[in-house]
Amino acid sequence: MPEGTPTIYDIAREAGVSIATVSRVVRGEENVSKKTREKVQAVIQSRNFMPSSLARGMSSRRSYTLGIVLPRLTNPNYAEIFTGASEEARSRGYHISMFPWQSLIDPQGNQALTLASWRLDGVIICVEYTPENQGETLIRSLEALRSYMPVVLIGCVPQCLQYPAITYHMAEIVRQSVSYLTELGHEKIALIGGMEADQDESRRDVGYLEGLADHKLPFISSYRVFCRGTPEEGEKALDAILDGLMPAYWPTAVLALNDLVAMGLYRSAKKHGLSIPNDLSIMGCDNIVSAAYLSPALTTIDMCQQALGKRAVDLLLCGEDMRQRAEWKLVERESCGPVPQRL
Amino acid sequence: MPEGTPTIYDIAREAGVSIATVSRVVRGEENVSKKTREKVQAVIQSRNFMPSSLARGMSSRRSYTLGIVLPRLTNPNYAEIFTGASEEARSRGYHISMFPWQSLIDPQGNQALTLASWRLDGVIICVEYTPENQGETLIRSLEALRSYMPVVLIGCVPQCLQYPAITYHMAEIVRQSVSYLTELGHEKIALIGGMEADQDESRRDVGYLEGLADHKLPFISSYRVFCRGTPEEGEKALDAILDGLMPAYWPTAVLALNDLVAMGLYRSAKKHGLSIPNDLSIMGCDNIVSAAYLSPALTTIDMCQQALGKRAVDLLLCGEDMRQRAEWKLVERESCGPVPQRL
DNA sequence: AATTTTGATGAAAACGCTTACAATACTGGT
DNA sequence: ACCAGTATTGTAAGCGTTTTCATCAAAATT
Repeated sequence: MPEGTPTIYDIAREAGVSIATVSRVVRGEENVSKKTREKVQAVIQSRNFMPSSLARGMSSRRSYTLGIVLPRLTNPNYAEIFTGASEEARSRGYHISMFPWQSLIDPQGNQALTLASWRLDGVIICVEYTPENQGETLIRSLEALRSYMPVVLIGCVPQCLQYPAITYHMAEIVRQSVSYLTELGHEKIALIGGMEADQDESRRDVGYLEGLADHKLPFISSYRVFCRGTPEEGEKALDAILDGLMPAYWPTAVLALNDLVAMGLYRSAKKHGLSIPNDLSIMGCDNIVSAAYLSPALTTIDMCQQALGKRAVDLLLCGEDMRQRAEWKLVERESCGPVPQRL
Repeated sequence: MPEGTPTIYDIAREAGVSIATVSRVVRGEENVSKKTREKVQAVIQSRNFMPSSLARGMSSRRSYTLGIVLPRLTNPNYAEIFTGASEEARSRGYHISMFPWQSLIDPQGNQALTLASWRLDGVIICVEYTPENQGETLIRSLEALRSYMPVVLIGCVPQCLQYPAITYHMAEIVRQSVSYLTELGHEKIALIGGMEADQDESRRDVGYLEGLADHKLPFISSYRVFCRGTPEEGEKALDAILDGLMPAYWPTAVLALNDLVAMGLYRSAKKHGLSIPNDLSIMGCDNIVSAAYLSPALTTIDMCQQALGKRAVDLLLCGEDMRQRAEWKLVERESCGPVPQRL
């Protein structure tokens, strides 16, 4: 079927001009006479001609296309980043296309630079540390990729890499979250964190410890656990904390890795007969759409993902080698309340 | 920066062979002596050589890349489709990349076939009818696109187009949903539907009417409304129904367009003092991850989106011109219950 | 009217691969 | 040692654009 695709030659012949002229018309160059332009445009319309980006990219070495790679789409908040990036790109005349994580690193842990082969004008990579993709492989892939196109990183940026990036200041976020909870009277605060790179500022556990210290609260190791960012894992994680402790020692507030995990916590809490926020306060992170519709509505950190996507495109296109911080704000809803008065 | 990107010539020179040989090694052809192969591979490794997909695509007219275009990513269920498609593609040696809806139709309603310019090996298009993209423009875009690459449609397929497709049998789904609710004793069932193409089988309202008829229930026009697929719109839609009717005439069950809308219904119900499912039963559609974590957990239709994504790739690659039906199943949770006994 | 300037067009060489097809280097059988 | 047959390698012609440079006609200047 893709046989009849017309080329610039077909158009040129049919319009009785040279291919150079067709090329000029297609790219909207000025120096073509009105008459010729109209003639050519007519033929283009009638043949539904669409110049090949491949050929264009080859000869001009620009594709006006960016790439974005996201770890998983099962977390709706990556979708937000994509949406933001996509809008910004479009408004600047660029096209953006999303590549799965495997185009960077395949499931066997090899670098699989499908991405590099496309010779894009740049790529945004949203890095999430998981046990599988830490360290070596990731770093090698990124370095190799970078020799092919400009790269902007979002999220957790490995210490040793000096890339333009927009980073999450997770330590600070968690620290302030702890503050927020202590103001509500909580002293037994648990943290369900993730794997968070080697960079202090992107580590929740670092901020957690700081937060506790700020308020002279002891660090209780069974209050800090790590898990993956899914509801199931969240549920298990809280189960583990609660089942391992006498009720008297149960935390009164939990900081979750993200909203998905928070949803899992809701279920675990229910199972253990805890009402939110009366017996247990829960705080999420990301502010995904559903967060507002849980009951009780989830108090969480809005990570402004759309804005983040936009800024990433911006950074990529301006070409400066900067590291910026992502914005965020706490959104208070109903899942955090005053510490329960146990009698 | 993207200056130093090595070409096949660089590799050839450095390895002391011809470019044809390098090409053979890169593509893993058999007929290269072991010695040569190793020599070339070493150079490829050391230079981090990644052949240009552009050049490759041009000369071979295959890219081993598929496209997928989804209307919006704000509905997590599209993410599921992508995930499924992505996995299936990979297992068949293809790469898949996602394009935003604007690469098909731009916001001004013009066809913007960025997609066509990439000369992909095929593309999956997930069609959602909205007031903006109905009819003409969409159809013209699809037709034009199809002359460039094979197309498989998912979702609501315009009547007049004979494309290979996997369609939702919405009419049947809604009809059976009505049955399910009548078995619980409901007689006042509302439908919050969407814009659903011109095809009977993809129209919820058609199935709704059939369902009512099956059970000899009257059609009450204020019970049927249309809305867009967001929580906000859902909330408004139910508000409108409830506010427009005396409580005695309020529906006892509502069928929602999708789970996002259902979440909006929860909020509206709460606002009107209705408890779910005691006063009002709610049924969603899609079975997004969050659905299971609402309280009460949402009874919904699992649209098996991952499987759908896989099947779409399958259909695209097998090249047959078939129309299939998407699978689905009702998942019972807590949001639907027996009809309230009003005294 | 002759000359210069300007504007519109065309010819041809890249761009980095694949892929016939041709050429060469081996192999084993005599 | 010779030849056919086979395995390996190289040559060169595309693929569909952009872009530089040259050409040519028309308009502007003298």
